[in-house]
Amino acid sequence: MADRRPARTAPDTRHVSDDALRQLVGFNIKRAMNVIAGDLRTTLTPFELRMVTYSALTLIGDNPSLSQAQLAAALSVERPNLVNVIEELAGRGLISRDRVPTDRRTNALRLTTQGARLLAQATEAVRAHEAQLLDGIDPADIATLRAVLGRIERNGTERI
Amino acid sequence: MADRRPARTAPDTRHVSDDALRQLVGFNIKRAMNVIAGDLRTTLTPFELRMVTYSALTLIGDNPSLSQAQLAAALSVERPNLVNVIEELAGRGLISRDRVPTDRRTNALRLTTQGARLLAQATEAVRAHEAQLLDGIDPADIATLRAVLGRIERNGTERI
DNA sequence: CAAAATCGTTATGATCTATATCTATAAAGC
DNA sequence: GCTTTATAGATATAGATCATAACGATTTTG
Repeated sequence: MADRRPARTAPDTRHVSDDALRQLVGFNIKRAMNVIAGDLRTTLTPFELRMVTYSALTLIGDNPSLSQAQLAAALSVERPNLVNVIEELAGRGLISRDRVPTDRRTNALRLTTQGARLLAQATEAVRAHEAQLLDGIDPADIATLRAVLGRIERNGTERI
Repeated sequence: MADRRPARTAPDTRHVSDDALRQLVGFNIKRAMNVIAGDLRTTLTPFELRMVTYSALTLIGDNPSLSQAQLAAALSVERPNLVNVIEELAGRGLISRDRVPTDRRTNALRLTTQGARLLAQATEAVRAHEAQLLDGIDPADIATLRAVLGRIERNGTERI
């Protein structure tokens, strides 16, 4: 009945319970998000893209000629923080940034041919990695996941 | 058939499609997480707690006498970054931090009476806010959400 | 034409995150 | 035992993220 210590100078491997935190749905979402973000980071590294730059490319591709203000809003990023992102993408020749004649305050963002190609390659890799993360999960459950997440998002944003 | 511009100097309200990003489950999780994190932030503000400090208190309450290294691992935080958190909580008298006689390298973290009381109050508020975010969602779907998130987490961590 | 608002931008600070390194302690290997 | 190796907590530091104020240029409002 002696206390059987782990011995060794090895790391403290005693089990730590996170049951209380796990009761909160938000905590589970955060943990899953950490995993996904980490995986996404490694997936995008070969393309020299980050989550923001990839998301920006995707939104620009889906909404040609949108402005930085629109993109910032869609990305949930403050406009000043988007400037460097745009600068980086434009500097790499992945997007074009043209002053709009009808409103010379705004920039019209568009994918270049090179940007569209890189986006397509990155998207393929991202989808493949996400498929691995979702491996073994019933598609119906994923549909439920989407629905529930959407509802949480609406509950939190509309109710302000 | 004229182009009906928003006119005004008002913000660009043209609809921006994020359909492509929405196809990725990870993007939906991130958006829901943003909402939850924002709500949690306002919920914890009255208690002068952040997500880390709240999580730390919860884990310490659930695992009395755990070490900082254990806590850091459970929180997915680097040990150096936990030091200030512990310092803050100890400075406010919410936790005690005692050198362990059997291993004088490690600290045993425990909630003080005051810390336990604050944690209980904060937890009540957090649960109430989370219930609002989950309002109108079928409990069975929430169970599915938990299961799917857990699977994603395991798929991402075990497969390394 | 004057006033107000928006766009992109710059500057700046606060916060978060990761890494290298130090000490003191403890265990492992010979 | 004594040396080597490893861990715990802490310090310092750099990088990345994120939020806010303010400016010039431009456009719309009144």
